[in-house]
Amino acid sequence: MGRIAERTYHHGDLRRAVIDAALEAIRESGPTGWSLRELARRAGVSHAAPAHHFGDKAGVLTAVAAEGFALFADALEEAATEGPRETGLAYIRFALAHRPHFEVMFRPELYRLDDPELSAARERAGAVLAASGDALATDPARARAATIGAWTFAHGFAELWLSGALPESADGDPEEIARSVIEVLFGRNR
Amino acid sequence: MGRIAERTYHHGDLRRAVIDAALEAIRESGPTGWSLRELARRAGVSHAAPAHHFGDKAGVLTAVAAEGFALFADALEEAATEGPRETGLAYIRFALAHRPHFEVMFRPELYRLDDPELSAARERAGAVLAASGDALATDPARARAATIGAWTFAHGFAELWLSGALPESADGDPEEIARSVIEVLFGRNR
DNA sequence: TGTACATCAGTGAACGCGCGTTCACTGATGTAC
DNA sequence: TGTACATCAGTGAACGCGCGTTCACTGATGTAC
Repeated sequence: MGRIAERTYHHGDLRRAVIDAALEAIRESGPTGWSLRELARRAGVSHAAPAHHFGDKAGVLTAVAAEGFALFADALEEAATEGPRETGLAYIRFALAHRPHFEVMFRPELYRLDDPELSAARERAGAVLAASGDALATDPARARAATIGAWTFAHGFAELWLSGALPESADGDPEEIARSVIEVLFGRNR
Repeated sequence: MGRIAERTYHHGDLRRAVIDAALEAIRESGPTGWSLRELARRAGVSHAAPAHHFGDKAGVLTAVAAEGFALFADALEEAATEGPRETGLAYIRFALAHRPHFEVMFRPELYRLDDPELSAARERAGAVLAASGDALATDPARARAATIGAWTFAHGFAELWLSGALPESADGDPEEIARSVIEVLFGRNR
């Protein structure tokens, strides 16, 4: 803790170092395109250290997803004070700014869903999204549909942008384009 | 060709057998969670056969993506005759009915984008989506935003449904729920 | 403040395994005559 | 219709490699006295 640039037998923060190595590896090769030995190499620790700490790949990915959902919930909660549209934009902004986290978070088969820290953060994020949707309609059935609509739009926009499928992702500004789509989908004065 | 249930030295349709094995493996373990040797085992051929025919995993995944985009374009083209809403529903229906294809198609880093058959089918699908969007608005800028909105909604709905993130995916009917969302997003009488 | 000791995070050598790749081969198919 | 031959899809043994896992170990840290 607070130990910087000193090499000791005990790493000090192996957990952090392995997660950071995983984020790097995910960015380069996707959420499963690496080995525990590769993370050890990147983190500069012995090849058995990541397994010692996390057990297996699912253990590492659980930590990545938990951290991702916590950051995500923070971002959504902050944006929610400015209204549902800003919440949707924050969703997209998060995905683009934290691609490796995002790529793991919505692939639950890669990690352990029963992790308590993870599911707490996940529920926190879900609650913000549900509340944002409620603000879009008065009738509860329509509100639920609006929630799903807003969530799936933001999610699909992020996924397609990240995959490069949208022609605009070559040179456009994602936030500006997302705003114009929100305008069309959710109306100017609703 | 037309040869059924006969074992000969030459397989007859190794290509088909390997692709089918890949679809099975993708369904069970995701788009990258298998080896060429595993496909050979599933297809009942020698371990070197898949590499002989496809080169490497990217070769197999290119074939899967190409087939996926062709089926996808067919489905969209057919639905497009019934209007933009049906096109959106067909998008979602395709993703749920052809999960292994869908999971590969929008991860272009897994396959070779320059495959001519693949990009032809991909462009055919893209053209249907663009035309559907044009039907949603008269002003070109709004039409483009509507196209992106419809596409990203359908895509996000499919992705979130498949990942189990939507609470409704436990017991709801995806098509019915998608219809109610389309109603809210795209209006009753537009 | 100083010494002894238990803890346990992290090490590194060794293992067996499945992988992709190579390569000499086999034998079914299609074509020439 | 029958024979000879070239082609090439698919085989299977062998290879070297990186992997996860095991396990006896090392040494930094925290606690007891």
